Amino acid sequence: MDIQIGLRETLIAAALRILETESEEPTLRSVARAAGVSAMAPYRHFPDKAGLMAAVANRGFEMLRSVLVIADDKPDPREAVFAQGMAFIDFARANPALFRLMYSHQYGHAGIDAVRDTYDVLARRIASILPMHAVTAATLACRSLVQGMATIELAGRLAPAERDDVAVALGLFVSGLGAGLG
Amino acid sequence: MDIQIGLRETLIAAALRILETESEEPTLRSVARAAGVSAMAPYRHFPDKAGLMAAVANRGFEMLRSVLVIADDKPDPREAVFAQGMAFIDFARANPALFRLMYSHQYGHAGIDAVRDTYDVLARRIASILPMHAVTAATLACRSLVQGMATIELAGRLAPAERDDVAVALGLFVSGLGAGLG
DNA sequence: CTCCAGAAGTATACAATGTAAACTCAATCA
DNA sequence: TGATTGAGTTTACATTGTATACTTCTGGAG
Repeated sequence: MDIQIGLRETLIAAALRILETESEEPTLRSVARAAGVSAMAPYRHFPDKAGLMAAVANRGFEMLRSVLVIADDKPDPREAVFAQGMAFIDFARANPALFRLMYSHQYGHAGIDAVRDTYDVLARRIASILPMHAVTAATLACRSLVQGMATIELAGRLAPAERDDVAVALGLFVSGLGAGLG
Repeated sequence: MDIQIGLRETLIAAALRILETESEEPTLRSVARAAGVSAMAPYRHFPDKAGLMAAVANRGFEMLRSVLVIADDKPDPREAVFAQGMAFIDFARANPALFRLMYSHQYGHAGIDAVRDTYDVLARRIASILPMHAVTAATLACRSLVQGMATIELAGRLAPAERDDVAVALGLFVSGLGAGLG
């Protein structure tokens, strides 16, 4: 008796595997093919293609969160924030297609739970540096900064010279954290 | 004798008009239909759909640049940087579909000229605040910050409470500009 | 055991999309 | 005049997401 995992999980895994190698969003049919089922089989487990993709994106946020948690393991808070930022960008570089899927507006209204968990790791760290009233804004700023650098780089809009500035820019931001309060 | 504008321009204008109303990327056929020509006519002026979309994105960057130039018209440099940042985000909010198109990775390797011009407006301002060696990184950081906030908001990943923090976060960043140097 | 209801998957069909190939037709120029 | 060429059309095709209708298997209720 084999270990049986449902088709639902198989489909998500197949989609993730395709996202690793292809740079475009997979077609529903290609995912079904990779899972060894017919083109209509996924509809037994997801309402439509967007439903499957939202589940995949959710999985992506869980992966991202675990990466951030590991990066966060530093004694110095600013160092931890910096490490989280770099880990975020490295994740985007390593999984460009998945990363784009995660922030595609088409799937924005599903799987919000995983997103919040993901950014809590950062918010908690920033709360240990800044006064309470500045935490949400600073967290948003940090999140946006790395998100923006990742988006710009993945869109091919970064000159080669600027590519090295990513870490510098993040360092600049982290150093400046808390400077503009009063 | 009427003023004759070529089909090329008509197609770009039609695509821009569709992008204003629809939230999805227009189909090539819908653009052709809006321009009153057959589905194959665009191929006389663009190598493929990506070619047309790249031209449209380029137009978007020109529009964005002119918005930034206007916002930049302030005596205080930091105020000007802040205004540019808000203008950037407002542009994304007002033209979500066009904005997404501009940063779609599929068209990343066309129209790089307009992109550079766009960010020169910001780089010049930052050069008036920071020492030379920090300008490129700080410009990248600022650009990324607003890009990230726009992307996150357009992806529907911003809680309503956080939406008001966008301006706060940008202000925080601008105030902190230059704090981490030494 | 029988039977059958529902779950899970398949086969087929269809409309929309990007694009290749072949055609039309007017303007240009030897 | 007559060939050429640029601009557009028509037709055709593979690929996609998905609706509809079919099959097949399984786990109880009688």
